Amino acid sequence: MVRRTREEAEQTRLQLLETAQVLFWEKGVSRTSLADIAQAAGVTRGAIYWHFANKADLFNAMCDLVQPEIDEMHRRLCEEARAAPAQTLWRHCCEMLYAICTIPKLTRIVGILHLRCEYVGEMELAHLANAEWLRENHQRFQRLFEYAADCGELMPGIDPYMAALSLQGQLRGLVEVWLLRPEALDLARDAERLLSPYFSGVFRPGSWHGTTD
Amino acid sequence: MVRRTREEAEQTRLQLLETAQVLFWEKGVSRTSLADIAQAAGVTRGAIYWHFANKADLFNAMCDLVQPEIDEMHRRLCEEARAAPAQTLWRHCCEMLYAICTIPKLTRIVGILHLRCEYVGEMELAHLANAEWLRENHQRFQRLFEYAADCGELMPGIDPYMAALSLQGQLRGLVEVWLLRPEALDLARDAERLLSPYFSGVFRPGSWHGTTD
DNA sequence: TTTTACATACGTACATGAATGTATGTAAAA
DNA sequence: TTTTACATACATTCATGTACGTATGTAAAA
Repeated sequence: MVRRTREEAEQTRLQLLETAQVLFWEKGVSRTSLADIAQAAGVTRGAIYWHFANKADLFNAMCDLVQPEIDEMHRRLCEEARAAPAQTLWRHCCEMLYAICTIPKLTRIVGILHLRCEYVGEMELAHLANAEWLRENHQRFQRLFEYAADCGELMPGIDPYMAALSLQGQLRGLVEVWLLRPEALDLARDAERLLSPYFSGVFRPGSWHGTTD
Repeated sequence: MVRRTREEAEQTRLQLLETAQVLFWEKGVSRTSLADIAQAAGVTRGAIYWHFANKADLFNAMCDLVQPEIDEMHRRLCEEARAAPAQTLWRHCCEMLYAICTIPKLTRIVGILHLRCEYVGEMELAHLANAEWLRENHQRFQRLFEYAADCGELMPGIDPYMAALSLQGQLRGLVEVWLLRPEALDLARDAERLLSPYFSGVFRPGSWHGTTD
């Protein structure tokens, strides 16, 4: 069954990305063949090679699917941080963890990036993109910490550069622990309790948490 | 050149594990063929199939290489924790990060487990082993936190179970950020500064840090 | 002490299958 | 009529597993 119109072709493309996402997560990237994806999507490999140059290209396009959502979250973060940086960052991190474990598309792609692909060879591009994304994210966090320091919300002796790296580590690590042992923690419900040690170590009491303490 | 004696055969086995370690890190697990490993080790695939059942078996044997060192560190941790749990845990975490980024064998294997393998299919066994190791590690951490609470070293409102998960996340995450962006941080030198936010959020001032504050 | 009977520790060769890329065919859309 | 959006078919390249060969070690029998 050949899709004819441009809209139908776009449908096919999205269907391929969707299918690849599921199969990559279930079987791993290198163990999922283009034939697997084509069959599961109800087309042949010809369709894949029409829309994408090769497997790596398909993989990268799949990763780009979540870029808009992530960017939107960061845009909101930077915008709202003016008022109360610590509290905004706190809410942002909680929402981030919540989103990752409740939006299936996000869960799968984050899961693939953490546990289902090897950052090497033809995936080098994805690796560089990931590192670059980490770098930008770190810069945003660092600026937020600097701004929080100006507001007097930061604990004494905290270095914004290092604190931003720690926060990245805390977030990535929690996601990974959850992916490896989902039975051990409910990331959606426990996000606050899992993040609070770090936050109470970095921000002054009362500056980041909603409740009075 | 055929190794004849038992000692020479053991040499071959170790050489294969060593070579696999390097190639898995450089090229990724699934993109490294047994022929690659054999050639780099100066033998043929016949030698590999003599010593190991298949690639997954070789992979697991390679992971087991670092098990003794890790176990020894944990044994020391539990032993020394009697005196001062918070301070012992602090030193242990710092040493852990230091070891991971300074002992090449450890760096490679941890790097492989984080960025160079897909936990799926025939690697399922490695995945389960990893999850099980995480579980045991979490139990040890949790008990340490409970003991610290008895000693009055824990901050009020900290739940040992959740705090142990957070710490696992913090450690794993820092290692991963370092692996992804080694140029951004010197894990060996900055371990203390990267871990201190978490520790000062969990333990009472003065209970974990060597210096008086 | 020599010989015998195996076991070790690989090397070699082949059979098989899986995955990729590409060239070509084709029907409908524009 | 040309281009689009695929399907089909083919060539080729690995990677794996296994069967088999073979030289050496080794322990016991003779």
